Amino acid sequence: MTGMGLRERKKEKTRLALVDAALDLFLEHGYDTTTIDQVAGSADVSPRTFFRYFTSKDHLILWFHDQMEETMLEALAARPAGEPPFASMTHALRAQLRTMEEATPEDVERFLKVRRLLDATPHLASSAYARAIETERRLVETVAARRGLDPADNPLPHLVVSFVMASLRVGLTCPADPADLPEIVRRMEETLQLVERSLRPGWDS
Amino acid sequence: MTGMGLRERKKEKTRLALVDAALDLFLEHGYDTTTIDQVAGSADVSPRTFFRYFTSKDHLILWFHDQMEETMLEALAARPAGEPPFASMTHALRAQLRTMEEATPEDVERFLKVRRLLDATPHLASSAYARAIETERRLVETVAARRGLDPADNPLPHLVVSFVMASLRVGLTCPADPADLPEIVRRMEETLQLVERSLRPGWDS
DNA sequence: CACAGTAGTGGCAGTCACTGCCAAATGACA
DNA sequence: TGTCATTTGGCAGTGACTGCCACTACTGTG
Repeated sequence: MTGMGLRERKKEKTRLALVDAALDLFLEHGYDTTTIDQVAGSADVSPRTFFRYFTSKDHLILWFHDQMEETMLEALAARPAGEPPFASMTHALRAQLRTMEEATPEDVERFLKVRRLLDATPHLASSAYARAIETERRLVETVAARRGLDPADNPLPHLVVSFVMASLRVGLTCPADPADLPEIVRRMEETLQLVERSLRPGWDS
Repeated sequence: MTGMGLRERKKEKTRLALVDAALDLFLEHGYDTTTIDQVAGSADVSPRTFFRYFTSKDHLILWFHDQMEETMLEALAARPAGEPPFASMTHALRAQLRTMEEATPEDVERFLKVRRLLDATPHLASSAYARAIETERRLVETVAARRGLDPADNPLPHLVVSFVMASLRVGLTCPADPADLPEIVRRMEETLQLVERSLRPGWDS
């Protein structure tokens, strides 16, 4: 937060104010019945400004997915070129798990609020999943490119990504009422290990 | 179509008129720039009536997913109780593949139009994926119930469904420019077999 | 410290998806 | 044919989202 100019610090502050205001309002009064005007009002900006920070009401909730996508794509790119694709993907997911473990208390709280909100709002959960699939699509592109494969003709990169991301998806919804974030991360790690055990060695070649 | 009363036949006709009008308009002028008013006008009904047939603009495109979900859930329920869950799920998917092979030429044409539309409209593809995930959720419930497991605590049903549905997802997007529907079905079957080969025997127990 | 230049903000008017409500029309059935 | 249930159309309203323009506030330079 320090090191940037005043302008950028202000922007970041407004972004967080919007997110926090929205999360609290959504959780208290429901997502559908809360209007953008109320969120903007509660964060002391005009409704018009809201849409300069988030492309839609949904997008406000999906910033977590934006960050996750970035982390995993970077982690994937950093893996050695010759590594089998499934191993690279598991490393990418574990990089995300580590990022979650290292998150600030504020971000952890926001994450848990988002999770509660997704549980309470089916339409939002749909959006979140759709966003996750978009991430998978980009991961498939990257995995395929690393092996010089054409994802439009070869199902393998799709399966590699799908298998690994299944553990993330499970972990995101499966412990019905998680005590805390470490519990969620632990569940994801467990599921990932189950996936690894379930596959034949060398299946991804 | 025969055997129902005039009223129901008329309703079915209107439904198809709306779907066909919408698909053609969307493909020609783009999904976003086509309004409900235009679709309704082209199908000779009032805009208000449109929303008595479809809950949203998106839903118009997702009737295929509704039918698919029904087919797979029924097929799953019809499997013998003691069968290992992964085997049951592969049978459920293959039931859907057979249904697709037996579709009428009109429905095949609609399906291919939907596919082209999804390719051209990222936002619609997202909706379709979200809808597919909803189907997966119901499949997970069913798979878990058949084994007396609690899906909120056990990742296995999630993985079973996820692994099988991966082949469907791949087949739905993967052959970049499929000649026809049999080509798509064939690709799904191939991918499903690849999934089956990739897993250790007895992993799902 | 003043002075452009640029980026962020607010307000306004407009489009469009979607809904509730009531009145008119139309198939169903005795 | 007359009555009932269902479907339809029109209308007014809400709320998400956008383009536009003027205004304000930070930024880097002399």
